[in-house]
Amino acid sequence: MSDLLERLRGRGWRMTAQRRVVAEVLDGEHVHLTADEVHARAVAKLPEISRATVYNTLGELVTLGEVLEVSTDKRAKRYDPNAHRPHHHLVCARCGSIRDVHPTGNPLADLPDTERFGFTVSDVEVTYRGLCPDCAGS
Amino acid sequence: MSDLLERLRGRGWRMTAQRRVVAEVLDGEHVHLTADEVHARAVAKLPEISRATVYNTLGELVTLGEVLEVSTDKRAKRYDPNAHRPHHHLVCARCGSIRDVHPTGNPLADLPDTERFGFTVSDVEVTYRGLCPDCAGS
DNA sequence: GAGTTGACTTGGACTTAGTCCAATGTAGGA
DNA sequence: TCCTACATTGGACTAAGTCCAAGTCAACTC
Repeated sequence: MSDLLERLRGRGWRMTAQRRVVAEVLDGEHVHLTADEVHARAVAKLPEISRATVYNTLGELVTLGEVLEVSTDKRAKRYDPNAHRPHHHLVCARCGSIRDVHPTGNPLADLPDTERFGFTVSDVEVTYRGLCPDCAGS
Repeated sequence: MSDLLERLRGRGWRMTAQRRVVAEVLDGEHVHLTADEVHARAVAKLPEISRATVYNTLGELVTLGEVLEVSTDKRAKRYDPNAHRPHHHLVCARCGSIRDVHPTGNPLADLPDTERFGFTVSDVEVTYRGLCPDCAGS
């Protein structure tokens, strides 16, 4: 965690209590939280923190490349603190829970030039969908 | 187009002017419209159609598997009438435009059992991102 | 063709997720 | 310690979508 804070300080971030709290929340258990969940956990540590600040801070972290935005469905965006290891996502279609996964293969190489339509393709995102053990069981 | 209408009638759909218009809009040029764009085009053909009906109808078409929902970003969902040929998407990071693409390879096979965490994986969605020729040029 | 009825449509209120902004506060350099 | 540019606040606002009670009408029956 202090890694993250150090990197941020190094990038000229002014270190406020609010930003520290948001960084701590993300750096805790590695789950994929929505902005509102981040806010809820931040409030537990710093009751007066506002929603706007959480949104601002998350946006900045995304811009800095420290956190990834994941929008696997129409519901709220989720934030993935695991920005430094490339990975993809496995999403439960029922409950929306997310796991990071590391498939073999390179989907970027699987897109022939004829299928690129003049686009400059820079990134690929693979989302596997299915049912998590809990939802499949019930 | 009458294909689509036929299929829907065969499934017990009551055929109303509104549903016909929505089906026609989707079946026209093959682009990926947002619900509001569908509504706008539907209004051009049938001025009194309501937003709620467009949403209802789109939802039903998705449930029936006639249309795919694509949510490539946090913005509005888009609807893809090309539900009968499996394909993936290439999205412009700047303007949000979408192309259907057909990569080689099978990403489902690329997810080893050890990376499935007990999930029943049924589907995979690949989204390529980049800049379209228009946005890259400017 | 008329009657019936349950499925469909309507529009407006509501919700959820997120953005914006003017006023206020404060981290960190001088 | 002071200063100020950067950060935070909260409340209003927006966009996308859902919900619902009341009204309408497609299609079946006769």
